[in-house]
Amino acid sequence: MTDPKKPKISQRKQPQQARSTESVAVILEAATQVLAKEGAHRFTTARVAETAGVSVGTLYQYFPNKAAILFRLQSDEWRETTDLWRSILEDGTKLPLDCLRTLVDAFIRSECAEAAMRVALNDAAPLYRKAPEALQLRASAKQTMQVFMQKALPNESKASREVAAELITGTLSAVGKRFSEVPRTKAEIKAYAGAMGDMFCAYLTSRSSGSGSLANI
Amino acid sequence: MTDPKKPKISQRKQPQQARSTESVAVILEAATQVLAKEGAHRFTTARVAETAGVSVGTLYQYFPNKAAILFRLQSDEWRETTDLWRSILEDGTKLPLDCLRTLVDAFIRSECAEAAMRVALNDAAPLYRKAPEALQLRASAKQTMQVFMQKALPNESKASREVAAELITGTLSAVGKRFSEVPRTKAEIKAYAGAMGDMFCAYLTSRSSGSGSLANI
DNA sequence: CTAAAATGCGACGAATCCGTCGAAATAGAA
DNA sequence: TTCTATTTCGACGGATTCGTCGCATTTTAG
Repeated sequence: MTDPKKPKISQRKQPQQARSTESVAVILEAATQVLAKEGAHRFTTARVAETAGVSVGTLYQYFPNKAAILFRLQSDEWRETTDLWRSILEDGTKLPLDCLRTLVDAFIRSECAEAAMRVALNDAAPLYRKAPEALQLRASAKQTMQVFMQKALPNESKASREVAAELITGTLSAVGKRFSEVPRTKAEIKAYAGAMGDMFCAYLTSRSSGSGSLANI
Repeated sequence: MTDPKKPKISQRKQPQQARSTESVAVILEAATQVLAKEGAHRFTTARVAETAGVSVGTLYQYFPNKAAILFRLQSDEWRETTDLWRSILEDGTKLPLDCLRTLVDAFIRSECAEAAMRVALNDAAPLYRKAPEALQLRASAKQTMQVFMQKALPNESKASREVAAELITGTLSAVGKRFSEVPRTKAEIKAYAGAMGDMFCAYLTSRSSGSGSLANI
């Protein structure tokens, strides 16, 4: 699970012809399927190759090791998520706090969709957690949240905004994962996302009105 | 990682004599060490037995499989955590929200202590996640939080309190794990815990004053 | 002291899994 | 067509891990 060896995460060879490009696509598609249906525990290069209708050798032509495939999946996922966040938070027609509520709802919902795959991907996280490329992606999401904070908390110091951004970013993704670990009904999702939105809004509101952070009750 | 087989989590045999009791203790102690120093990835029955100064056979005398050891560790951990929560939240000398702040701080702090072991334990979660005994323990923590909610949100309906309890419980543990994944300084811990306390308090305050949950801004 | 019960031991079978390598097959260029 | 670069193939070596089983050793009971 935790992999102390050199994480060669980058791709090994760039496809040149059409068929090899196709192979990579097929492999990635198969990878998500295996991950969703078999779980991280049974995620095997052999199994991926097999369900992709490709030999192991071919697979290793384009990915240096198992972790690289998983990281690629996670990477794509993160990119999607970041785009989602950005598109919602940069909507100028809504009030900032409404943006945030929308974001929470959309995010929780998307985490629950494909829950199996995401949970498995998360279970496999130890395999690529220490890869330097991983940190960069996280930073991107936090960055998006920080520019949003300039709208939501215009009166606060930059440092203060950073804490708030990290708190919300971290809460969102951590809780999203945990929440989706268990099958949820539509109603549960709505209730939970609503409550979380309330919590974030209450927090930001309290900060922008009451100046100090030590106001009890 | 995800283990689809029968999870025999219960203990195999009860120690009868003193030396076997000692063996179990030694094994568990070794288990935490291996987990902390080697990570979930290298957590092996053989390694545990070796660092415990005991043979594999002896180990399997008292634990049906690897997952059982891990679950035992997690179980002990959860029990401790639940006790901590209860002791803090049931303190009648403080205002409810102060209790909550204290709890957040103490919890985050304790998650960061022994971070290596806890992160590894979490990485190994897929091995025992589906065990029925696991759910029961989570329920206990939520239960504690619910009785607290009766003090903090006396005017709300029971269902509404449940959502709040789940939100805070879930946020606390999920974020705690994520936060401790990376080494943190004392200052960072304090800032983060403080912000989280603020967030919870703002949320509960907004609920107990503004009645509806749909109040924007 | 002796027999039965409890405990400890560690080599071993069985099962996976990762990633490589040399050779075969295919596509493109000349 | 023929030659070369690209792609595919899949058996195999090397390594690791889990958990068992028969037997040795220690403790307790009578």
